[in-house]
Amino acid sequence: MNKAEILIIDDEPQIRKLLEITLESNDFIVRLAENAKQGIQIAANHPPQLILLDLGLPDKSGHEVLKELRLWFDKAIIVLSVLNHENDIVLALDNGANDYLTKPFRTAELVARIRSAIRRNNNAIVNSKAQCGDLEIDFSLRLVLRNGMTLKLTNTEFNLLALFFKNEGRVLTHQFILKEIWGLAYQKETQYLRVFVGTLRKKIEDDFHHPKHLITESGVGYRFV
Amino acid sequence: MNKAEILIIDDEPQIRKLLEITLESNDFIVRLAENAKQGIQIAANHPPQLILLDLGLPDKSGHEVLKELRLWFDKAIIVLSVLNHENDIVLALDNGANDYLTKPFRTAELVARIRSAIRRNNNAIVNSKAQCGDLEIDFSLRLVLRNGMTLKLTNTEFNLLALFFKNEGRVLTHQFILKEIWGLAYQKETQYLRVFVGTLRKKIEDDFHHPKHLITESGVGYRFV
DNA sequence: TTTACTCTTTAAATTAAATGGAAATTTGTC
DNA sequence: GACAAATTTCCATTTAATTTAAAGAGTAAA
Repeated sequence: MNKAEILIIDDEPQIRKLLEITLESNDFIVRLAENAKQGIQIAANHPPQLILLDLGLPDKSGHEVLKELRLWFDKAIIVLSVLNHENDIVLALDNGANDYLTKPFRTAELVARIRSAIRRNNNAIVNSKAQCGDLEIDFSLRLVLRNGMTLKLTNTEFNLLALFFKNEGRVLTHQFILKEIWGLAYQKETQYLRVFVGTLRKKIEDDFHHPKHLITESGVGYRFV
Repeated sequence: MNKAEILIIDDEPQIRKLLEITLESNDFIVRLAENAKQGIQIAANHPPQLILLDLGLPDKSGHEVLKELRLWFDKAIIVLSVLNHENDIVLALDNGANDYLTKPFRTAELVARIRSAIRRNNNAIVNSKAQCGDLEIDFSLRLVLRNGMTLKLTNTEFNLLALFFKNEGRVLTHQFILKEIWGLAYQKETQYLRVFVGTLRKKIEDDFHHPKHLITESGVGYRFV
């Protein structure tokens, strides 16, 4: 099982430190941002599995940040706040927050809520396998088999193939794939995608000039079948 | 939008009444159970969109009920409890609860959390399909079948056919179609449309000299039937 | 019925865009 | 520094969109 990445957006150094230590000791990889701008930037460049968002940021209202993130970020967002006003809670939840915790929070509860949110996001995928013709994938072991033989895939190649497996039969647009794998900031870099589709085909196709799995949908994107 | 159904499992009559009134006034359909046995039975017979589960039930521990439900029930479950012990919260969340609220709770917050949980559950990919004679279209897979066989359509061809499907039986003017597919600036380029209607007919009609699906409405536009 | 006219269909040629493949360069890690 | 991976550049090829041209079908007036 590879570790889930969590982005913490909070301006208080002590809280950041506390969260960092707590989460790392619970087997998460942590990224830190101390204001809205930095947070959004990191989220866009390295999409995490979950975002912990403080409502009281120095440069922008947390509610604004939440709305902005929700335009494209579809993984879990948990809001942390000293504000215990019902209005704030309702607003945050209606703006797409998965959960809302008031500070001070109990760390074990926070970790449980994080685990719960991440589990739900990866629902049906974690610990499960999928098959498609001569290809078999094990998401949790990060393993791909072809005719029973293990394939050696790089990190990005695996992420890309996993995304295709999760969306078997569906046409995925270039933009969508780039957003999911590389982050929002990379939506224009279609060439990255072409290169990786190329290397993937060499590994998973019988005849990579005439792919059976990774089909090009010219002008739109790719389809995995 | 049809109303979501919520099952309340709680042994206190006052709480049941309060929740019933609150939720019904927020446009939910409410079912009530006063113990574990009844709750599980109702959940099995009329699977609701969401379950509100009290931990302190007379006939069985709420944690047990939660585990039992989670064996097969994959919609949202929100736990309500007077217990504010971290252990209970962590246990419930790890057993698959989507959320945990301690009594007394604030009703607006509860409703917001319910909305949030239901919204997230319904996010599952919607497969919108349509059929018309020997033609079948799957908008989300971006797939067109003719007599069960996949058709190979270019991007513009697919967009055009999708537009016709969405307006089955209606006459679409040249201007309207051009505006939808190519954009406002192309309203005069009737010839583009004629060419693409031509290529589409070759792919979807039995006899493209005598089209059954894509009918010309001379001087006006086309109609899809 | 013929003729002129408009609208439509079809094929083919041209232009434009997307894609794939090779390889060089940069980055990150040990 | 050595290696693997990721990024970037370049160019040939493929595919799709647009444009042009010509033929066909229907309609109304002479």
